[in-house]
Amino acid sequence: MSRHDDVCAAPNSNTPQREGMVGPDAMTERSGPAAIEIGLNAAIITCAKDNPQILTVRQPVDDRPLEALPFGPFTPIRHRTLEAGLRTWVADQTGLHLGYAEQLYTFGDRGRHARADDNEPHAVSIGYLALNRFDESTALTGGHWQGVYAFFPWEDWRSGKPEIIDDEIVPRLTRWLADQTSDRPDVAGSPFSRADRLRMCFGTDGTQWDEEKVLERYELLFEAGLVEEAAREGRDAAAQWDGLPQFGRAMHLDHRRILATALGRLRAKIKYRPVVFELMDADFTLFELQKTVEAILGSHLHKQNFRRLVESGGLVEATGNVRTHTGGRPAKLFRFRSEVLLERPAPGVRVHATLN
Amino acid sequence: MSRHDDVCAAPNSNTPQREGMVGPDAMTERSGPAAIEIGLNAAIITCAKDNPQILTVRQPVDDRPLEALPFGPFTPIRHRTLEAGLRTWVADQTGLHLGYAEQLYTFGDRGRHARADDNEPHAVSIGYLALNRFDESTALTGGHWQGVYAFFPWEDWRSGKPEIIDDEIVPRLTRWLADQTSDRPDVAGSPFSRADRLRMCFGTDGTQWDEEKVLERYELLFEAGLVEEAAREGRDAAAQWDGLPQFGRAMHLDHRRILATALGRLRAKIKYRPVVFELMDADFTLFELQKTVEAILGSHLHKQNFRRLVESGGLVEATGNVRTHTGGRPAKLFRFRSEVLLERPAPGVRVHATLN
DNA sequence: CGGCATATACTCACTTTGAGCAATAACCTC
DNA sequence: GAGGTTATTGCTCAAAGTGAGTATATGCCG
Repeated sequence: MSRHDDVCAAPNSNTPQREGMVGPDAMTERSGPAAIEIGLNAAIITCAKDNPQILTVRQPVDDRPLEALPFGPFTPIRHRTLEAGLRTWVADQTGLHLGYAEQLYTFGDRGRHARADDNEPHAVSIGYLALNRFDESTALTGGHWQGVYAFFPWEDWRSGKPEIIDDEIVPRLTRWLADQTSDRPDVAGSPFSRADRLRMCFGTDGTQWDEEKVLERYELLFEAGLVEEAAREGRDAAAQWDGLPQFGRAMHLDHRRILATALGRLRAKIKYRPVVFELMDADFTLFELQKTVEAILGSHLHKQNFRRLVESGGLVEATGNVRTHTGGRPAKLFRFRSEVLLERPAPGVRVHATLN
Repeated sequence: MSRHDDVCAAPNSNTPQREGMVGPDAMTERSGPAAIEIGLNAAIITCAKDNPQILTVRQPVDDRPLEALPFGPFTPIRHRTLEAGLRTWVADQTGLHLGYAEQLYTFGDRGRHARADDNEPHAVSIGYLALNRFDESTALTGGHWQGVYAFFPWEDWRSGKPEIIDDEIVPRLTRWLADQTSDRPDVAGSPFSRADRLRMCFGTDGTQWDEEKVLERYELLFEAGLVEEAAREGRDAAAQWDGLPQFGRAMHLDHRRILATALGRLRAKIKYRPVVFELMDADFTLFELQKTVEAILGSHLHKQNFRRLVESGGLVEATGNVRTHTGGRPAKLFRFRSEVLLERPAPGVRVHATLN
């Protein structure tokens, strides 16, 4: 837990409502007619060479298939814990057995803008981030690996700044913020105006790009009606872009938001916890490790410094073997030194992006 | 999420259970006889001079009052969002209007060790961290401010290493880990043995103290049966300490665990996000700011370097006024520069503890 | 007015970063 | 099989950041 944690707060809610019942005794009261259902959602990320991938299942919605994260309801009778329930659903739907998994966030405001159909149970969804090493030999019984950046084309800077940002996103967001009638923030409690958020999210106006703000960027696009999910939920802002293309591939329900949370968290955590190694084989070269980190961060790193950081930080140890056919001089193979976890408080790949 | 975010993962669950129903279609099935209830819990932290405090309500349990966090069930009909529900409950129970609030974690395994009373709804609790400036003029209509370190006496190192660690905690944990029959970790999926966890948590064996591992320490004590809550849940390990005192004041249900999560997250976040200012008045001296940070971190900081960090980091700006009667030379008053949020990706009080 | 206590300014050695240069060693191609 | 390609590996260097100490300023109190 050293630096960065939550890192990914959801937008604040607005004014509290009037509340009839008072005191903790209400805790024992059964919930009303609209029952609560807890959905467990897994953003399972892997990395094949330098392609970060997300495991999706196809979900038919109005006769049109839509990508979804593996998910299912939490059933206390069957699932001993939340995470056990998640693992069960993932195994059933995809045949994959999860390794590392961590809880991300509990989203309760899904359907905030949907029609108030009180017959359906109110859904609260808990998002998880899971990491799996890419293994072509393990056959999936369901689901497909999809490139993460197909859902967030503006997040991959490895071939330079994505053109979509300056060509499409910034112009449309600029138009959107000009439409704002007042200077006040959209969300009560948030100290930021639309203009400030544009600067922070997309690094306009000299502000630098922060690769960890994946969720903030997605939510900004959502509020501006620039992603398909916003139109689906009937956001007003979506109407003005009628006919123009939306940004990135859409997903079922709020799953793309969960994926954004997952990517943001992973990008943050990779710098202070040795989580990359969950994506690597037991033995790897330093270049393979670097390529994986770069794939997650979406930017390039300075090779020699990366090497120094990882080696002097005690994160890896040489196995004694080498890998040939790398295209050049053979590379020493390394393995993760799990002892670092005991030695240092925040052992991660503390890296800073460069622009080459 | 720059550094540290989740920071506070709950222990992994064990083996998944067999699952009858397959596929996301089950999502539409209503949950079974034991309904799910979502509890919203607020760890509201403030800081009075150099005393970090937590707002508690008294909860009668078996004719004995027990400290509890303000809490209540999430009722979708009444509460538009999870956070709105939380704010309503807190206002109703204590009269306090929350400022900053962020979600911490969703705990689903409460009652894992309790008797399997399937008539009660299964409770899932969502913990929140809230920060409020200390204001003696605002009267509470319920609840009391309690010193945070009464619940975690081992976490306050400002007067040196707490004696309870070497005198009580480490000896008993050492005895507990000797009782372990195998070398394997207690929890499947966790790579740490009991001995490793003792080292990591309490800095024995030359490992250094990590002030952010508040939750990990509490959970270790819980598993070893050294906190009252463990005995209450009927943990086996608790039996062996019969008659010996338990560590720290107990709380209702899993509320102390939520408080541990809150303190750990706050300690992490204070270093990379300007959250301290949520605890300060509009104007403050740098020494007051330092005292507050120290109170949260539970350790002392180097005064001159703290000053340099905070000023050169652009976190504050002088108001032009001074505060006299500080006991010495008058101190310049400062205010928070909220513009930093736009300028730098991770503006926090990046501090390192010293030992003076 | 002198001593005290705190605030504030400045110095300095040491470590950590960001970035580049150079040499090495296999493989590939002609 | 010689030379080019590509990636690994070792090294240097300046700039910035960090930990810790010293000196001066300024109000309060007796």
